[in-house]
Amino acid sequence: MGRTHDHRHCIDGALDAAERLCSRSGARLTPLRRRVLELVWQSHQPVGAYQVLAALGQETPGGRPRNPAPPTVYRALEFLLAQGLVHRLESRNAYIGCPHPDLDHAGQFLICHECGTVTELVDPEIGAAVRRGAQEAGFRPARMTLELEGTCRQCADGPRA
Amino acid sequence: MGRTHDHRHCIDGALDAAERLCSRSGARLTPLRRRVLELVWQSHQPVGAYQVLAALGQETPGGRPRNPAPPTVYRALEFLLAQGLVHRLESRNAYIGCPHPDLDHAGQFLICHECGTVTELVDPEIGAAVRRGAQEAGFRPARMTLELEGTCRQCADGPRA
DNA sequence: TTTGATATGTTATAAGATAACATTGCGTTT
DNA sequence: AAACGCAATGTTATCTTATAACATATCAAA
Repeated sequence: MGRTHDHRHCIDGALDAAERLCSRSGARLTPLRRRVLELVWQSHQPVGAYQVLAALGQETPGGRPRNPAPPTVYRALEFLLAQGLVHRLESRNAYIGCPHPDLDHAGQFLICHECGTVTELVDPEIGAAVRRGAQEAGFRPARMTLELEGTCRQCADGPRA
Repeated sequence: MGRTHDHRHCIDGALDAAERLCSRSGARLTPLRRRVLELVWQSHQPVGAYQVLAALGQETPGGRPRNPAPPTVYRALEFLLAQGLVHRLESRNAYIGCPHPDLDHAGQFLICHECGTVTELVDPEIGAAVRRGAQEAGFRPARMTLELEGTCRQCADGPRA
C-alpha cells in the first residue's frame, strides 16, 4: 500500500476489531486463531494456508515447539472466515484479512499483478448492479465472488519504486 | 436447464462454433482437444479436470486404449481456455463450456447450489459498474472473476421436480 | 469433579496442478 | 527419400491445496 504506512497499525487494528467482534458474539478467539489472524495480516498480499502453516512451524509458544499439521491451519482459517475476519481469494487459493469485519460482507477484491497487493472494495453500486443482473436471470444470489486482477494505482503511478 | 432441452444441440453447437473459430484463427482443434471440449459440454454443470481425465481413460479411440495422465487434460483445457471455448470457475476448480465463444469474454457466472447448473451472464451494466468502481480506486482491471452462488429460477420455481 | 462440548493434535490420504523430459506425427527443406 | 524442425502428446515424478477420521486436551457449566 502507500509507501509510508505503518503496517503494525493495520495488524493491531485488525486484532482489536477481532477481539471486540468475538467477545460480542461469543465466538472464541483462541490464541491459535488469533495468531493465525495475525499471520494472515502480515501483509496486504494474500497468504496461502501452507504459508501460515510454515510460519506457525517456526514458533515455540511457551517454550515448546509447535508442530502443526494442515488441519490445524485450515480449522483456524475456517473459523476466521465464518466470523468474517478473513476472506478467501478463490482465484488464488489464498486468504486475506478483512479490513472491516463489522460491515456486511460481499467481497470485492482488486488484486494487483505487479505488486500482489489486494485491496478490498465495498461498492454498493457494484453489488446493486450484480443483484439486478442476477434477478433478471431469475437467480437469487446468496454469495458473491468478485475478483479483479489488474494494476493498482501505485504500480500505475510510480513504476516499480 | 429447462426441463425440455435437447442437450445434443448444445454440444453440437459448441463443437461447430469451436471448429469455425479455430479454423478462422488458425488454432489447431485436434481430436483430443475437440474431445475434451465435448466432455466439458456433457452438461451445464462444471466439470473437474480429473473428471475429464477419468472419462478419457474409459475410451479406446481407434482400438487402442487411451491412458492419459493429468498433463494431457490440463494442456487441452489450457488450449480451450486460451481460445475462449471454456471458462474456469475459480470457486469450484472446475471448467464449463462457453456458450458464446465468439463474443468478448468477461465471465459472469450464476452457480445454483441446488442443481449445480451454471449459467453464464453477459451483463454489460455489471461490467460497467465494476469498471467504474475499480477506476474510482485507481485500479486498472485486466481480468474479472464474478461468480454468484445461489438458487436458479428452476430450483426456485419447481422445487426439485 | 464429573460431564459435555469445543478445540487442537495426529495420521493418512484425497484432489488439483505442474515441471521436466521423451516420443510421436507431420509438414518442409534439402 | 532423408533429415530437420516444430507442435502435440505421452510419461514420470512431484508439488500444492485440502479434508477425513480418529485421538487427546481444554474449558466452562452443572
